[in-house]
Formats: sequence, C-alpha cells, structure tokens
Amino acid sequence: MAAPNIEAIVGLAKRRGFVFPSSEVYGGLGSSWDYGPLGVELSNNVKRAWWRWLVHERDDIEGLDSSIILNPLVWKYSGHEATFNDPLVDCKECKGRFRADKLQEEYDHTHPEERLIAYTSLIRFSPNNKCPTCGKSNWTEARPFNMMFKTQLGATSAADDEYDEDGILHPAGLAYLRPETAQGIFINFLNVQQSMRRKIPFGVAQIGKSFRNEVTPGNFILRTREFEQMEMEYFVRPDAEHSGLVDYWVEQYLDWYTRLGVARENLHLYEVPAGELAHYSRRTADIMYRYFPERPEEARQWEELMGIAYRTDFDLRAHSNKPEHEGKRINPDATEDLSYFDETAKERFYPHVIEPAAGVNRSVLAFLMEAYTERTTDKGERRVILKLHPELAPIKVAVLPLAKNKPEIVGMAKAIKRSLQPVMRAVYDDTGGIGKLYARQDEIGTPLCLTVDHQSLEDEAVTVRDRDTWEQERVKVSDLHEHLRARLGLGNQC
RNA sequence: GCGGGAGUAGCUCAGUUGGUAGAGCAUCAGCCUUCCAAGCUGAGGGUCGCGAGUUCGAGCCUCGUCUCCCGCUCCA
Repeated sequence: MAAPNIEAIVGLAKRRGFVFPSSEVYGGLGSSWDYGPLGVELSNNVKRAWWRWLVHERDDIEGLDSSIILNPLVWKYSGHEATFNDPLVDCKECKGRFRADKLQEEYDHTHPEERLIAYTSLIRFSPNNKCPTCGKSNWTEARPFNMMFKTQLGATSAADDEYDEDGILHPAGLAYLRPETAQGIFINFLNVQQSMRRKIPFGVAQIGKSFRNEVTPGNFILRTREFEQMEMEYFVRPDAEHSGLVDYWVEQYLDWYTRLGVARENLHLYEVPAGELAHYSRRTADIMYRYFPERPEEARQWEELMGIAYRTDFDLRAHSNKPEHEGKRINPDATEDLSYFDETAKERFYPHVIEPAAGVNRSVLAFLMEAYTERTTDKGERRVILKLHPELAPIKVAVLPLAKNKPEIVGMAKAIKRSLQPVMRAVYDDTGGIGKLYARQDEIGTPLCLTVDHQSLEDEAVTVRDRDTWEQERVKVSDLHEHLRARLGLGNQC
C-alpha cells in the first residue's frame, strides 16, 4: 500500500474540514491548528474510544479532569521548574548561545562582590561576563527559555517580583500552564483513592491539554506548543520490580492502536537509553509511528506516538511533607503526605507508578495517515478513500437521494436521516450526482451510504453501500437501525 | 537566533520588456440525470501578505516589514 506523506493529509484535512491552520486571517500562527467540524468529531471519537477502553471496560481505572493551572509549587517539587527552565544568552560577536545561569555561576565565584546586584534583565546575568568562545562581553539580553508557559494570577505589582536562587525572575502571582497532565493526577491521588475506596493496584486516567514552549515545533499536528494528552497513572506496590508492567502496557496499547486500524508494521518500540531518560523515569519505552514513510533512511521515518514511563514513587514522594530517613526528600511546602496505607499488610508506603502517556493529536494524525488510501476507478480516475475504523469515523452514515427532483424520494431520505441522528452521526446530501456524493463520503471516511430511489417508495428499502468494497445491499427500512449497528460495530453504548 | 526558500480565488498554479486580474479543479443556483466525481447554462469568490518608494501607470522594479515552510541550534 502506498503510504501517504503528511503533506497529502494536510491538504485533505483543510479541504474537507478536519484541520485548519490557525489564525489564517492574520497570516497564520506557527504550528497552531484548529480542528474543523470533521476534525473535532474524529478527535472526540479517538478520546471516547480510549476512555471507554481504559476507564469503562476495565475494573481498575478511574477518571479525572484536573486543572490546567495548578499551584506553582507543584512544578517546583515535580522538578519541572528546574529542568524546564533554561535561561539563555547570545554573544553578539560570535553568535554563540549559552546558558546564562551556567556562565553567571562561574562569574559569581570570581566576582563575589557583585553577587547581590540586581540586574535589569529578566535573568540575573552580569554584562561583564566574558564569552567562552571569543572572550568578548557583548551580549544580547539574557532571557529565560521556558518549556513551561507562564501566566500571572490576580492583580500584582512588579514591586513584589523577586529572583530565585537560579537567578530567574519570578513575577508575583506567577503560574504555569501545565506541561503534562500527570501532576494533576498525583496531587489528587488520595482524593481519588479515598472517595472511590480503591485499593492498590489501580489507575487514574485523564484527558486534557498540555502546553510546552517547544523550540522547534512543526510537522503539522505532530509537534505543537498546545497539545492534548491521554495519560494514565497506574499505582502499584513499591516492593516488587515493575519493569514488566511497562511491557504489559506496551502490549495493551499496541493492541488498541491496531484494533482501531493502525498497521502493526508502522509501529515499533523504542527503549529510551538510560542517559536520555526524563528526570522522573527509571525506564521508558516509546511506541513510535512511521510518520515519514517517504524518508529514505529507516531510522528517520519514526516519531514518537506515545510513551510508557516507569516513574517509581518520584512524584508522590516529591509532593509529600513527611520527614524521612536522612538523605530523603522532605517537602516543607506540602500540607499532606501522599503515602498509602495497605490495610491488609498493615504497611504505609509510597506507591510506584507506571505511566502510559499518549498524544491525542499524534494519534489522530496516525489514524488519518493509516486510513488514507487511493483507489483507481474503472475510468482511470484516482479517488481518495479514508478507511477510518467505524468507531473513529466522523460521520457514520450518509443518506443520499438518487433523484433530488422527486419530493417523495427527498422526503423519505430526510426522514431516514432524522430517525438515525439521535443514535449515530448521520448526514443528508443531495448536491450532486450519486457518483459525486459517494466520492465525497469516501474522502471523509463515512463507512456507509444509504441511497433512496424510486423502488424505495414501493418496497420500503434502501441501498446500503460500503465504503471499502463499494458493494451494495438492499435493506428494509424497518431493519435499518439494527443492520447499521451491526455493520458499524456499535453496541448499546451509553 | 542563523542560513535558504516561498507568499496571486477555497485548492493547484499562470500572469510577456511595467499597461483594466486569469485558467483548471472546487463551491453555489437552474436544467438534466436512477448507483460510483457525466453534461449544459449561469453565478459568487482576489486591497496580488502588509507598508512605503520610483513611475503617467506596479502582481511585476526598489526598500522595509510580517507570515509560513525547510535546515541548524534546542527538545518530555
């Protein structure tokens, strides 16, 4: 099968109302995209399928929807403030770029008398620093490069601003947009466990937007600064080796993606080397998708679709105010201890955590690329068919009149559409010949088309036409709901 | 931030040495049409990214500026 490149998807997505470039009337905004009428249906279907699979159809996972803006202390103790903050400065002479805090650290050693001077820039950085490359002192303004987006809460005054120990200016009322949804789960761990009377092991799942100020966004909706995550934290006893749970969730997710139409050969596993692990991770396995099949080198065809991280007890412990044995973390700002008491074993401990984190947007793109198919008709015309899994398809069924100038036929078709729409997403279309109508629905991935013709008025039946095979079947209107539910694989979902 | 490329209709693009803004596809309406983008007639749609300059006259020349794309730097 000829794999499409992302460009083909971008064109189709815009033409057919899946994804539009954002802010187009102002010339666009880099790597920012809006989901159109069909895109939001597809995206919602992906999220709903995930939620149903993980939260509803399992016994051990609860749902949660936590705030995007959390107490900034969350990010201090999660480690994100330190590891996501790089103050940068450029040398105007040699164009070199450096970490301002690293240079300043050196400078403070050699010039202790300047230690307490407050500089005018956002970063505490002396203009007398010498460039390590060219030795000159001609700097651009030092500026923080934050992976985390900053915002301010309430009405504040610059007089309340202060520098922290890393030399980074902290405006009063500073808050961050979350760079991951996971922390909202960790700080609610006991709330969920106690209110739902859960015993370990259990998981908490959450879908929501996250924000990272990426230096290099791009490749359509693959890497954007605002994105949506489907994350789950699975809490287990700390006294066993849980690396095997990473493998378990890898298998679960591989099954999930392939069941919804992603070819197994376009997925592969990447074991993140120890040196590249995030600060909270003991082991991470990424599921990669072949987003760039056109690239000649195999290694460059892959990009991360989702990751499964073994976060140990890093986060729960980090947010807990509990004096411990010497050398362990103590959090003086936290008001609670997030440890868990095991009633059976009469033990108190910090559970370990396995975290599968999947990108909604990346999943949507993978499903789109996977579904994109071209078919040549008998007349030699090329048609695009989006073979989306019925559960993901934005429109489940289209009702089409074969002759739009016959009021009885049009009336019957519209009535059928209205009878279906409370149960499944259905559309009616009569603006074109039947060939064009079919082609349109193929291109947006509608699995089934119903055609009403003269005969329908006599026999109370319609033609059901299949998107993938183009085969047709005559079905009584009275049997239609049941027939479509079976064909589309819809149960009696509520 | 550096280097390169590009901005003309919803899309793909044409536009001559500077002389009234174009095509195909798509969209919409009417006629026609009984199963895979048929046909006919017509319509809507553009401050040529934006701003200055040169010129009688700028899509085209000059300068500035913005945006996007591709590399580099960087990156759960």
